[in-house]
Amino acid sequence: MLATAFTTAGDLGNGRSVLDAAAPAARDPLDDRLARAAPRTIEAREHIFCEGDRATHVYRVEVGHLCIYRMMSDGRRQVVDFAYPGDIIGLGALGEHGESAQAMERTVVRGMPLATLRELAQTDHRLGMKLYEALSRELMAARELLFTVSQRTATERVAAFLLALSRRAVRRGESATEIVLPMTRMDIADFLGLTIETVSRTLTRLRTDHVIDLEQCILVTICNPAALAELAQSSGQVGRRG
Amino acid sequence: MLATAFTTAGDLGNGRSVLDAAAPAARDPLDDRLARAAPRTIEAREHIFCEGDRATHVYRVEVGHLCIYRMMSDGRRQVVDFAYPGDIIGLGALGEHGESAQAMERTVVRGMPLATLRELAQTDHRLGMKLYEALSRELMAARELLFTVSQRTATERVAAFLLALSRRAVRRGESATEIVLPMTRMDIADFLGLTIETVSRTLTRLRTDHVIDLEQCILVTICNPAALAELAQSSGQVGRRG
DNA sequence: CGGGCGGTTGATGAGCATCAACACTTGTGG
DNA sequence: CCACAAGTGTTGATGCTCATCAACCGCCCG
Repeated sequence: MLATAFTTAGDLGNGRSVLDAAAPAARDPLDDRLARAAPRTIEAREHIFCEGDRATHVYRVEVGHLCIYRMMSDGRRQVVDFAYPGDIIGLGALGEHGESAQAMERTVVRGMPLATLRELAQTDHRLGMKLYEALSRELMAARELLFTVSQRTATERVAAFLLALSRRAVRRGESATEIVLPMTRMDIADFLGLTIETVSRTLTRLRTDHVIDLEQCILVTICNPAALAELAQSSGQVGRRG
Repeated sequence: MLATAFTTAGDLGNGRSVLDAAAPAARDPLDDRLARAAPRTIEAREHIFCEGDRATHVYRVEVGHLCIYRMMSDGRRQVVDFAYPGDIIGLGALGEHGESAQAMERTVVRGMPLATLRELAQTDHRLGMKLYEALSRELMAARELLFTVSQRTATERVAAFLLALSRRAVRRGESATEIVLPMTRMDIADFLGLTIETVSRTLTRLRTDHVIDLEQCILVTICNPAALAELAQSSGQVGRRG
């Protein structure tokens, strides 16, 4: 098993963070239902649901990007995932949502009531299994992120993040080296457990080292994928734990 | 929703990390089956399963304690959970296990084949739902731990850890203030994303501040629960993020 | 034009990892 | 039964990483 690591970007290593659009095209009752559901548009910075809200629907992202996060009473924030088109969010909520889902830009989703989902799952065992597997993947992704945040240095985290985004882009049929960041530095920082300054500095250093190229703060070009992968793994440090 | 935090010890805040023994006593087909399964004894430091092993069973802990963890190629380790008697481990594995389960002392478990579990889940919808909920709680717990490791200081982490252990003890009908640590400093460190020295020093400071008492490195007495809870929350630091 | 937001860069220092030495416990073999 | 070795925990000295505080730039939008 590879140790790479993120839910958002290719879910670091293995499992996907959420049911992914790139899944096999077998007729899926969930997809069928969602395709018939009315689309709902969310403006930038608006929330689909918030931590503590009663969970009523699951949603599939059609257009745009979402940021899934938790807040602490004193304002500290932990981003747990970024949702891309095709991703399904709101799974795993028991009664109420454990995190908030905010649109990073104008975003379109389709929703399905939980009651309908439960009904479908009871008549179709394969769907029940799919939901279970989706949740398992989210759990794997969460632990992968835990690992990254807990054990890796700032450089390792940022490198792993970019690689994860790259992998995710490939799965979506996009370029592996030209990556558009839909999220702000603040979002990245709160995802990786760093500050915006550290994220910014780390990206700058990667640029001066010719590992990546940066344009308009939003477009990252991976110039040296091998070096980036190397940095993501151990960044040269050894330490007693190695 | 409270922000407290751990899977192991009371799963910081809300969900339990695994199906918990203290669950309502309604006739449970899973419990029934497991009760009839043959017990298996695991010696200290032995593994029930390892990262990458093909997943064949789920297990319920009968006696003893387990440490659930992941390793990185360079030796860095992340403990994701501690399993206590009554806890069920091995859920959520897709094909192969994503983490290793090691006995911290002589431990007894009962296992059930995944095939049997799947069968039961298909005939009994309530069991399928239970498994789904158990996984949801594990996901919540994983994110809670992520939050703790990512955003909190060393003191906050250790304090939250002790509180979680205390909560877990209460659920098990044991003392809330006299806590026996079944794990080593190394396990705690790898759980909280710290070093053993930092864990040791933090515990020592808590003792000199008369928040806890320490005997034989293994028995923690919480002298001042309120102070401990205070420390777990924000430890007085403000910072720009507050 | 001016204010606000997001991003970058610099200076400084705190928190924690690292390295090192020592105390204590446990188990093993003479 | 004791000595010794290995494992676990504690404490101290030092330095690095990254957070913090601060200033500045560019952009968007009213």
